Amino acid sequence: MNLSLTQIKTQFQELGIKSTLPRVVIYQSLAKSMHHPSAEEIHLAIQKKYPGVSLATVYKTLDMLVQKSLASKVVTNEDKVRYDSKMDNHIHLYCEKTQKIMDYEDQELADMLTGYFSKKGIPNFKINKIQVNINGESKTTKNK
Amino acid sequence: MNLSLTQIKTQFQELGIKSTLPRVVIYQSLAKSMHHPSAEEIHLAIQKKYPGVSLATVYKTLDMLVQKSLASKVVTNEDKVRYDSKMDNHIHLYCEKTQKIMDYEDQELADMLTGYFSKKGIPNFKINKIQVNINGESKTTKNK
DNA sequence: TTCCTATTTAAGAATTATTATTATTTAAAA
DNA sequence: TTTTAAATAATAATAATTCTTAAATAGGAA
Repeated sequence: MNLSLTQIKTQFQELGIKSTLPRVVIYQSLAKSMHHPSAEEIHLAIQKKYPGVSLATVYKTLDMLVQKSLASKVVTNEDKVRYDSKMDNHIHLYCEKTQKIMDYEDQELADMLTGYFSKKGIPNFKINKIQVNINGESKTTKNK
Repeated sequence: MNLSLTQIKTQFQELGIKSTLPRVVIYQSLAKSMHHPSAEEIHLAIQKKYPGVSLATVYKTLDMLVQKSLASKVVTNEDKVRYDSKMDNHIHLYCEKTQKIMDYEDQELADMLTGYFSKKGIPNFKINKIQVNINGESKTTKNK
């Protein structure tokens, strides 16, 4: 999603987040990215336009965004953490060949799972979030 | 699952895995553990009875077990990888309070998901494994 | 606007998880 | 047993992330 710096500043103010340039730029970069970037990748991406933003700041800002529910961590088999600014419920498809993570919207599945667990529940467990991850292989001939 | 050293040796032989004491002990420890240990935790657990097994060997052995489909990686929000020797299809419950990971068997759900995707599929994607992770809170009064 | 103060940042050191290197040891086949 | 390829211990190296600290800055108060 493409967000303007002004849009982000407003959003931060509403949530009581102090609005600094590094933060705004980091969030903008994450929101624009479609491929669930790591801290390192975001750091690289913003270098061009905003050099001098340190990697440590990227990490701290991403943590802050997760705290404020503006982003979430995406865990993978790799040894680094990736981030997602899409906060609605969606599936992650992990391509075992390219290591790419794709989002997959499926409202029917989401409803099915919610319905299933609201009816049945899990003994002694309060469900907060159901995350479905599918491992497999992307069959697209062209990898955009 | 409690496995004797002899049982494991036999299992290794059937799979063409060279049977060394470090390997057997590491796999035994993983199989016995109910809480999806990290490499570090396994290393610690076997120290008592088998000191001198190096951490690097634990890592290499766990990798090997994953290759041979005797174990799988469990990814979490933490910054380290954890392992699971339970290879049937099951759900992971992540307790946000205790950080514990619990297994949850639900054949009905597994069948439902398999049925759903075999009927509908995902465009341009070959499904290998469906993993459901549920975040929430364990409500057990006593944490065994 | 200007000043104040708590928060944020940059820089780089430190820590932690994991992998690589290499000399030595060992399982198991001959 | 002897042989040999594979596995191990020890430790150095690397990669991701966090910590430390002094300097910079946002946003409220005057």
